[in-house]
Formats: sequence, structure tokens, C-alpha cells
Amino acid sequence: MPIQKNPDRLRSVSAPVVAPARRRLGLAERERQILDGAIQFFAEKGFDGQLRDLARSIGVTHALLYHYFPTKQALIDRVYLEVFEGRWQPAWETLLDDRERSPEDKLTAFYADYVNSALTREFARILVFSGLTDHTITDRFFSLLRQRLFTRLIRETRRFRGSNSRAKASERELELLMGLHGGFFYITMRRWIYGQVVYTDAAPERFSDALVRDRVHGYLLASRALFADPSQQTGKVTGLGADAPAEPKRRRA
Amino acid sequence: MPIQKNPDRLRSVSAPVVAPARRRLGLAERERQILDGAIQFFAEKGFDGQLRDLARSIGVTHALLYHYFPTKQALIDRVYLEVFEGRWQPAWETLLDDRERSPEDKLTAFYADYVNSALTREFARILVFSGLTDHTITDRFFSLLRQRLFTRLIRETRRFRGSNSRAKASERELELLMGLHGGFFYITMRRWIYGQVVYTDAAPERFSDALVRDRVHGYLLASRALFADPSQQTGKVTGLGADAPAEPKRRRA
DNA sequence: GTTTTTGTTTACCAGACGGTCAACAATACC
DNA sequence: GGTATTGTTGACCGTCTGGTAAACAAAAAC
Repeated sequence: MPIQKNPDRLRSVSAPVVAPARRRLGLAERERQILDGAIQFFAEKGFDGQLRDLARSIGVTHALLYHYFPTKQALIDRVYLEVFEGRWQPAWETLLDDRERSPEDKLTAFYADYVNSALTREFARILVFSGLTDHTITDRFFSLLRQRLFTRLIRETRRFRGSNSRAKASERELELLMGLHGGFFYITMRRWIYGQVVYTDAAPERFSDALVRDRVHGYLLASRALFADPSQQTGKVTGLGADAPAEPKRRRA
Repeated sequence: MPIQKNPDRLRSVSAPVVAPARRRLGLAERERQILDGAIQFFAEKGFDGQLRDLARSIGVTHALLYHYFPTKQALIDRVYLEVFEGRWQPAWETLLDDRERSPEDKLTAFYADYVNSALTREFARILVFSGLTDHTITDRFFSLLRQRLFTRLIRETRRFRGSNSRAKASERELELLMGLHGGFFYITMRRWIYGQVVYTDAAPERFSDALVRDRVHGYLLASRALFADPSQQTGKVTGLGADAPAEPKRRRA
């Protein structure tokens, strides 16, 4: 009996009766298909994954990949672009800049969306793969966070505790915020790197807004308690915060 | 004059005058050397790293590795063992069980040590490498955290807010704690995966106790505010909390 | 000093992998 | 239907990589 492994690639065993049934796609369509497959594939196996496996998962030969991308690295570069370009939502900035809503509401709304929509499986895994090897992607991403996000979150935190200061964030303020932010990224780690099901009382696979609000509320309370009266601040605050380099040092050039 | 590239592997060019000066080590010593090298090497390059490169970094031939470990996988398994076995400090449990110290002090002391001593570069990177591919290590590690750590932290959190409940932690309590814990793990991510310099006002490479205390303090305040009066709880609380399974569901068996 | 032991290397193999190219076949055009 | 176009494949190349085994050499044993 002829064994038919892949329904997409029928191949008669006895005689060349059944046509290969291979579909010809337009350049744009096929490239799109390869890119989508590559994103999935590399997010799963890492960039050491073999092009023959990727090609098989798409249903083509690995030679075809070289018809669309000159080298493996070129394909990887495109995957980087696809996953990280245009992933930033300007709506987040608009949201956080809204003068009508309270800081607590805005932070809650932002992080609920960020954790559940922006930090997808492919995004998270490729980001971590990148971090473990070549820091170029993570550096760019962090630079974006610092410029577009953290400044706004610090500003809203200060507003919550009644301050309108526009001064550069101190190390202490920033690190408290990093505690909140990192706590949310940890959800992504648990979900997409450790493979856990982050349970929630809302829809599955979605981290509930109520739990987001708990954390945001706690963070804002802490900020108010710690920075309410400057004379009460525990721990010395050095000048490091304001003078910190804009970008962290890179291990590799 | 003979050109000597590697001082460890002298090789005369004109005539076999200078001895190769290769050192013979005892079985135990060489195995120790290989293991230490492998831990460093795999933490850096991941487990796809090539044995020839590892051997070169140690200063031996890759064939010698097969004299000490039958296969590459066997070596990797030993690396796993070395990095994760005995890494847990029973002293942490003793510390957290101390009835004399306040919860805030204990949590601060624990996390300061945890972030700066336990989460080393090799540990963190190998943990993440493992998470991205084979979940066996991360599963075991998380199981350990749940059993030995999180239960104690929840208990201390309750003590802080004046509760002596021994009931199983609700989803809401746990997730608030995961916010704190994840915030600290994020420091490790920034340091050892993203390659950033996590600045601190204490010694370099050490996250200051003061910043740890800030976060712990904020967490405890939040817990007190959220759970002080059950009728004031924000966000809906479904029955899931109290009835939540002891362990979150896993994606893979 | 000779032999034995054993830590280490050189040389090699089979399969895998990135990359190339001529041939093939599905579609479009006439 | 015939022909030109072009998306797609099979076969191939050189190198790399995990793994093997015989030869070699530094100690140890006699």
C-alpha cells in the first residue's frame, strides 16, 4: 500500500498517475508564506534550525527558499524585521498621554494590552533567542522602551503621587518601575519560554485585567509611600540614575 | 625561530626539538576541567555549540571529550546536573522560617541573596536555553520554587498583613507574588540574557539591598491594601482563586 | 632500563547542512 | 495548440560535525 505522508505532496508510488498537485504561487504570495513559516519555525527551533526542515514544514524544497532569499542570514534578517518592525503601537503613547484618565487606569489598560497582545509567542521567543546570542535586537527594543514607554510611565507614576516633575528619573524610581514591568514580562516568560499555562479567571491565555490592576495598584501605592516625603527616602540615591548611559553596553560589537 | 602560537601547545617548526609540553592530568582533574569548561561554553553558545570549539577552549582535542563522556548528550546531561543540583540553599528556608525576624526583613534578605548569588550567569542562561527547547529543567526548577519557596513567601506575606491562614494560596495572592518574583527575575534577564549593566548604588554587579527593599515594601503594602478587607477587593474575584489547582497546568507532559 | 599502563592525539567516517544550477512544469500569452 | 515565461524541483558540491579507533607518549610499575 502506498504510504501518503503529507496530504499536500501526494506522490503515487506505483506509477506516475497522480499529478504532484503542486501549487504555483505568485512571487508575493510565496514569499509571504515562506516568511510566515520562517517566523513560526525560527521562534520554535531557534536560528540554528535547518532550512530543510523549515522548507518541509512549508511544503516546498529548501532550494526554493534560496530563490526568494539569497542566504539563510538574509531570511533571518527579514524575520527580525517582520517580527519587530511595526510591532510598536503608537496608540499606547496616545493612551498614556491622555490627560482625562487617571494614571492607574492608564497603566492598567496599557499593561493588560501589552501582556496579552504585544508579547506574542513568536515575539517573545525570538526576542529571547536574540538576547542569548546577538544583542542587536534586544538593544534596539530596550532603547525603544526607554524612550517611548518608561518616560511616560514614570511621568504617570509621579502624577499619581501628585508630582509634576519633569526631571530625569532617578535610579530608584526606575528600578521600582522595572519591578512592575519585569513582573509583567515574567508572565511572558512563563507562558512562552517555560511553557506554563498562566491561569486566569478571564478567558484562557489572557491575563485578566483584575490581576493587572492588582499589581499596578501595588506599584503606585509603593511609589507614593517611598517618594511621598523626600526626607524619608531609605537607601541613598546616587547620581547614577541621571547619568546612566542611554544604551547599555553591548557584549559584542 | 619557531613560531609559538599557543603557549599550551608548543610545537617546533624546524625540528622536533621542543617537546609538545602537553600536560597529562588525572581522570578526575581532567573531567572536572572539561565539565567546568562545558558549563561556561554551553551557557555562552547554547547546546548547539560544537564540541570541537569547546575542546579548543579547554585546550584539548575534541576526541578526548569522548574519552570522558560517551556522547554529547551525556555531557550536556552532566552539565545540567552540575548547574542545577545542589544549587538550592536550605539556608533560605531556615531564613524564611525564622520567627524572630519580620516578614519584610526576611523577604528583603532572601531576594537580595537570591538575585545576587543564586542567579548566576551560567545558571540563568542555561535555564533559559532549557526553557526554549526542553522543558524538563525548567519544570523541575519551578516545581522546587512552588514547593519550597512560594508557600513560605505567601505565608510571610499573610503574616505581614496580620493573617495566620494556612489555606492554599488563591490565584490572586499567587499572582501578586509572581509580580514581585518576576520583577527580580527580570534583573537576571537584563543582566545575563540582554547583556545590560544593571546599575546599582552598591558594588557593581550587585543589586543593592535598598532597591530590593523598595520592591518588597511595595509588594507588602499592596498585599495589605488588597486583602485587608475582603469587601473592598477591586476587580472581580471568581471562585477560581481558592479552588485553584496547586500547580498550574503544563503545556507538555 | 624495560615494560605496562593510560591519558591524549591524529586520521578517518557517515551523515547533515548551507548553497548552487540545470532541468522541469504550471501558467500566461498569442 | 504552440510558445514564452517563470515558479519549482532533483541532484549535486564542499564543508562541517558527532562519533570512532588506532597510534602515540607520559607516567607508573617492575
